[in-house]
Amino acid sequence: MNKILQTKIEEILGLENFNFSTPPKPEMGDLSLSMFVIAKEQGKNPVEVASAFVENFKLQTSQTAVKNPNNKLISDVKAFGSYVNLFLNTSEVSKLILEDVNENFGNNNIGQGKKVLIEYPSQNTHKEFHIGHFRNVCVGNTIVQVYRASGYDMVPMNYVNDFGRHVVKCLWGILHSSEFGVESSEIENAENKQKMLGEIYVKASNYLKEYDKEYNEELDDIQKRLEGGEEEITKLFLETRKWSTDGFAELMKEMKVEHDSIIYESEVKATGQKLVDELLEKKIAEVGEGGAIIADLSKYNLDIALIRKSTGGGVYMTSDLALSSEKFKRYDVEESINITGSEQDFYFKQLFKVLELNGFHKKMTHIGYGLINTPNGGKMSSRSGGVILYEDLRDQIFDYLEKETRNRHSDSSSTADSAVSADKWSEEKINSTVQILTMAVLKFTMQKHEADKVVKFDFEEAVSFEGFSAPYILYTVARINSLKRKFGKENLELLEKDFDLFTEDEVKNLVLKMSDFPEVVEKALQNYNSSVIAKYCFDLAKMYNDFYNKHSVLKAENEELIKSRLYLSTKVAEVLTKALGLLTIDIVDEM
RNA sequence: GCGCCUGUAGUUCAACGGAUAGAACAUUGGUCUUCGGAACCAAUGACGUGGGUUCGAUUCCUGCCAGGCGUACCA
Repeated sequence: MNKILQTKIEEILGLENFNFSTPPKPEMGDLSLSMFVIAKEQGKNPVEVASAFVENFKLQTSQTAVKNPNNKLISDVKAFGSYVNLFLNTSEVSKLILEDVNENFGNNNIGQGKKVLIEYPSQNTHKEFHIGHFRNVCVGNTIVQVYRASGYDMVPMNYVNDFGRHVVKCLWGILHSSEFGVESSEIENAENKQKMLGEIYVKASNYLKEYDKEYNEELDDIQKRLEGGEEEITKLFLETRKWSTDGFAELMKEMKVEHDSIIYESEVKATGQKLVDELLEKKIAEVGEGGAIIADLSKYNLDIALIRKSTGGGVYMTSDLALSSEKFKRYDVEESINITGSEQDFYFKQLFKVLELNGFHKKMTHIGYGLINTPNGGKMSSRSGGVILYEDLRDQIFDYLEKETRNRHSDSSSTADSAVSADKWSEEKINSTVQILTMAVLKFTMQKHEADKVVKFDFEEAVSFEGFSAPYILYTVARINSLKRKFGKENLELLEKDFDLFTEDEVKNLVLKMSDFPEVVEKALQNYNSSVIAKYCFDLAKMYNDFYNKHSVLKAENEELIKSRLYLSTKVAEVLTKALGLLTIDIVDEM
């Protein structure tokens, strides 16, 4: 709930830090106070406490009504069982909330003066970018925005893994591509080389799985030559790595990820190896089965962590050990947040434990988001294929939206009865609008569920735009913009409003919903959960549509009412725009 | 086997230990001489299972059943 509203009500009721909630049905009131805690403290029956509360309030207000003009805000107080429900005056509550809606609405200063690094999506080169990675980006993007809205200084960073068996397999795949049906000319001429690499990786992995042992030596050989810096293979590595990183850079821009920096695994690998030696000396690590270096964490119930291969090669933890301290050294932050799939939860517990044993006590947070399961099979794995590529999904949604948009904004006579289709759009306008809509659909789809939940991905549902979806919300904003255009832009700044004209329940619902926004932001912040914002946008849009459907804005009875309703509408659009912005979703003026 | 997570409507998801368990999709039936129908309204329909803690449990603890992920040389 909005702090201004809460303060005001507490002032009237003579309460402090009370927890307000919303009654289950509108006819039961606008806000409710539960009496369970008070009743327990006083050792009384909560139902009796509630009715006593109401009686006492009514007695007081009748005596002080003249002196206390604030009482206009609360029009009635009723007891419902163990609850005391407040009925608010629509005009008063509208004035209170709407005048508080500005560009800073919803912001807080929880993170004032704090600098936090956030690492995401940390994808691998030489692999494809699938919708799991995209979910990672969505989670990260929103955390950055929500943290910034809360006053934090954020440093988004990307850690790109350009080293390891996946690279070796991919390079092997390029050298042997004809064996599994990819001609080298196809690779050279590929329009999207980053995507092509991903395809080769998947095909090579599958092929290698069948002939596992046959090629193991060859893979080891490639790895050795690569680590030894042999010219030919290094050239291939550098060239293909650039394909990946160039492609990723474009994707990041499109998804609105703005990394302050990128650290490559190859940069921190050597330092990581030194740290392993240090851990050995300190007896935190030891030589395990087959000569690998391990840390025995079984007394912390964390099993055994592998920190270096028996071949002397590094594993993920080898480099992560170095990366962890590197983050704090380079950016002078007080916390580091890392976003990965939740299948790595256990690994990060191990990593943090090893760091702690080594005397590293910086605050590190790992956020695991749930896997995306495809409807026909289980986990998506980049190695086994069966993944939904981000680019494929994006292109399909784009095509669908483009068709839809052309349909609405062509000059064809078949749609001439629609008021909007008379307006023929340029190719450029169609393209830019569809571009924004596509990203909106993608990002909203990824964020309508809680981040840590495993989600079943349904392609049909992702491409359907009814109900709980981005187009529904963007459409609401577009309609409000349309009202503004029709009214005439020059008048908008000086919009007069008369809060006394706000009497309808639909207005009150809207305004009270708007007042929830700051709380929603805080909730998203606390739980790293963007779905509460997505849901909030939908609820607010739905309430506006309800209002819009019942009460005409531009055809209202008189000029004052038109202006007041238009003012209300613009405020709704402002809050929606701001909330969508936290999800890094842009709005469109028309669609 | 052990660790972590998850079982809510036909489906996909919600619900600080509190009121009549909410949405969306699907299905069925309505609204409209449309301030943009990518809209609005309504009906149908659910807490995996057995205990326990509590004034009160979908929520906390626990047994069982079912699923997912992880469990030293993949990341």
